[in-house]
Amino acid sequence: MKLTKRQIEIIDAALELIAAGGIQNLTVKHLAEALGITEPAIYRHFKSKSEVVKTMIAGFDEEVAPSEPGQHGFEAVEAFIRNRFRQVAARPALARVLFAEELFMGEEEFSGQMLAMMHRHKAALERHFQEAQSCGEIRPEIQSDTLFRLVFGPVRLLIKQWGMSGGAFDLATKGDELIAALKQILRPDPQTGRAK
Amino acid sequence: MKLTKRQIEIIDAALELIAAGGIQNLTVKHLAEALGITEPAIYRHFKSKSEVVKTMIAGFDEEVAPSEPGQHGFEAVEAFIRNRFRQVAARPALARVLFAEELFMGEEEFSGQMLAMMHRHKAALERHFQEAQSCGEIRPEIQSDTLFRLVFGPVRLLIKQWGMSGGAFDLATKGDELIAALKQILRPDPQTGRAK
Amino acid sequence: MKLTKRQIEIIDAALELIAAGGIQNLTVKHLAEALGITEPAIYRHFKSKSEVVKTMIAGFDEEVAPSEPGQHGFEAVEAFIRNRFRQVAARPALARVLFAEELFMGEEEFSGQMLAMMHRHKAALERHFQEAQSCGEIRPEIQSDTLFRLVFGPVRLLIKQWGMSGGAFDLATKGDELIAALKQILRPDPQTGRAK
Amino acid sequence: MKLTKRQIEIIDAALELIAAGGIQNLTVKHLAEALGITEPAIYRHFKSKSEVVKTMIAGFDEEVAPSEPGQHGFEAVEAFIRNRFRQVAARPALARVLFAEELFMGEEEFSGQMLAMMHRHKAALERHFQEAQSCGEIRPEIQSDTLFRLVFGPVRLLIKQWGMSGGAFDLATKGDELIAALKQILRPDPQTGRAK
DNA sequence: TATGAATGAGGGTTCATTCAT
DNA sequence: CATGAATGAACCCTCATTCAT
Repeated sequence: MKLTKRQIEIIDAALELIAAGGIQNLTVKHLAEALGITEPAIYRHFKSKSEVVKTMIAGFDEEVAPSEPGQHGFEAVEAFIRNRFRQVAARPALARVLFAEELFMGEEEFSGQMLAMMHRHKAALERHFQEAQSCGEIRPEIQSDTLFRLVFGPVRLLIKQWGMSGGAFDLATKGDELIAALKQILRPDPQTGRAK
Repeated sequence: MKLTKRQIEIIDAALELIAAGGIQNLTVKHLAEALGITEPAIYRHFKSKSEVVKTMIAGFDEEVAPSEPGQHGFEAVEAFIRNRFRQVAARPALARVLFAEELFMGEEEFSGQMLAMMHRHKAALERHFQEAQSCGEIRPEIQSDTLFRLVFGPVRLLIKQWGMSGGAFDLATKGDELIAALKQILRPDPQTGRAK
Repeated sequence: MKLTKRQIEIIDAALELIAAGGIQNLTVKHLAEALGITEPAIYRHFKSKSEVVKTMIAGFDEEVAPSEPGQHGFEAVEAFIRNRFRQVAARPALARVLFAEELFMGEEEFSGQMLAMMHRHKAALERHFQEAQSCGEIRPEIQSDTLFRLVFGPVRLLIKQWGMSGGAFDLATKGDELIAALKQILRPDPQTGRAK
Repeated sequence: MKLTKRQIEIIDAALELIAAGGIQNLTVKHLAEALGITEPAIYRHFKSKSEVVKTMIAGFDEEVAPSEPGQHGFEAVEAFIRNRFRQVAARPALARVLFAEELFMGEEEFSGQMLAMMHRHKAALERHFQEAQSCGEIRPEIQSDTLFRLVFGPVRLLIKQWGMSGGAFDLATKGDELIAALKQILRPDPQTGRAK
């Protein structure tokens, strides 16, 4: 989906508006004001406000390939997580929207899109979790879905906290800390992993 | 804060409406329709729509004492988590609202209330985490805030998934599973692990 | 028209409310609040809000006999004016309502009542003006209606200014001053009055 | 303050509505109906209903320069008064609103604006009164504020009566009569009057 | 004599969207 | 590609009033 310059400006402004005041704050009027144009002008670039939101949500994915070729196991998971950190660090407003599925509960279409995104990532990553469990990087006794929650629950929460605090702490540092902790606690117990 | 029967009915309906369609869906009209009364009637019971939301948010706390007396360490944390599971299981709509701070971003007052709640719990629980670390229940090398994320990130995500899936799986089962996993992975490495 | 104690309280409160914020401010709710009772309670004492206003307007007259027996000419006019000064000084809120026919423009009934009051006074007083002109107290060449305006225009304006200023000056003093000035300027010119 | 054609239409309609039924009658709905458009359309031209009223009040001043250059003493006062007569004769609705400060008592902002207007005129005119007193046109013994009331009390009352009567008499004629009477009664007593 | 709960009508205002220019 | 003017629907809220208690 190729977007015009103006379209990109619009969805950028839309993200910023939502980040600042929730979807309630995303109105065509605010959008137009943010861009310094009039409201009808928006409709030159998007058929409707819904289209703006849908395009915006679709863009959330674009920069994070859920699995880059050549990476496997926890390394691939870690790459994905770091990608997310980089993505939101580069665009702080994202931190307040990216994992806020609730924001889009109003319209079936949006929430479906968000859910689909989450499921897609989950599926892609669970493959890597299995690899990691097979090759002894991660404790094998943890169930797939629980494992996903154990890893991405904290990642989501960290990003959310960073967003809500207005970037009050250094995301990279705390992100490294989190990844290190995850790596450590998920590693199989030494003796049980071998002696057994 | 003592609430009348009608007031309780109203905030119950409000929660249900938000759970069903986001705050966009919480309108005085819908509220009135849900109760089978007219819009102005709402104002006999709450000064404004804002007051309804604020009262509702305040109620999120009421049923979960963040630290029951006599409990310490991980036991206390576990109790709190199980309380949350019970709370949302008893009122599924809560699962879609309880951790959705973004829903209330629109109004400073609400988001402040939500944030304050989160901070209050965090503070109360970090004490128990420290106890747990001191007495060898939890690996001592993990930093306080990271530890909080490692535990409550997954809890939040589980509840959110349960809510968004419309209760498609058994929360109690998956909750037990999660708590067991947490307990295990956070436990310090046995001595032999260190001796290598 | 005999009024109960409660009824008097109500029309007193009504006057005060109008004086404070115009008729827009006279609502059944405010009325009830001012009296420390609930809204429906008002309806025990008056059939409707209109009835309250009508009764209030009717009361404007009560204390000022437009012509006391035994008084004639300018003396009678002066007595009437002084009565008005006394009346509003005793009840400052009156000053902001008494001559504000416009306040009641909304309902034919009210404005009619106000107009009737004004006409009644005008008729009664014009008799005294004629007496005063006949007996040489007032220049005879001024037309009846103009004379009325020359005298009561300033009186109204003084009372209005006093009311709007929140009683910032002494009404009695300025009232005396005005009456003295009126008496003087309306007196026939000495030489023309005699020499001719 | 430059107004668009539509804005002028709106404040014209607003004046007419108030004149017909008090501020109670000035609703956005009535305004829209008067212009044959829908309510939201009003908001393209004024930010709020308040803005309409404020603009309208501001316009009361525009056509009456409280002191035209080159005029002095009573001549200047007379010019101002005749200007007022002309103004309301050209726009009868004005007669019911112009001096009805009470109409706007509801909102501090409006009543402040009206009061400021009155004070401005008063200040400008008192200078001319002093000139008139200095050069022997007006009795010098009358105090400044009383003099203002003696002149503008009748002027206001005349205009109000004309407005309330629906233009039942000829304002110009009665206005001339009033001005003539004022000129005469305010003229100092001839010398012979003092020699007595 | 008063209240608590409710109502129909209407208040001002904002929404996404359209259309002629 | 953009605007000015407008609209129908919906927003939150207040009004005077009623009625069962």
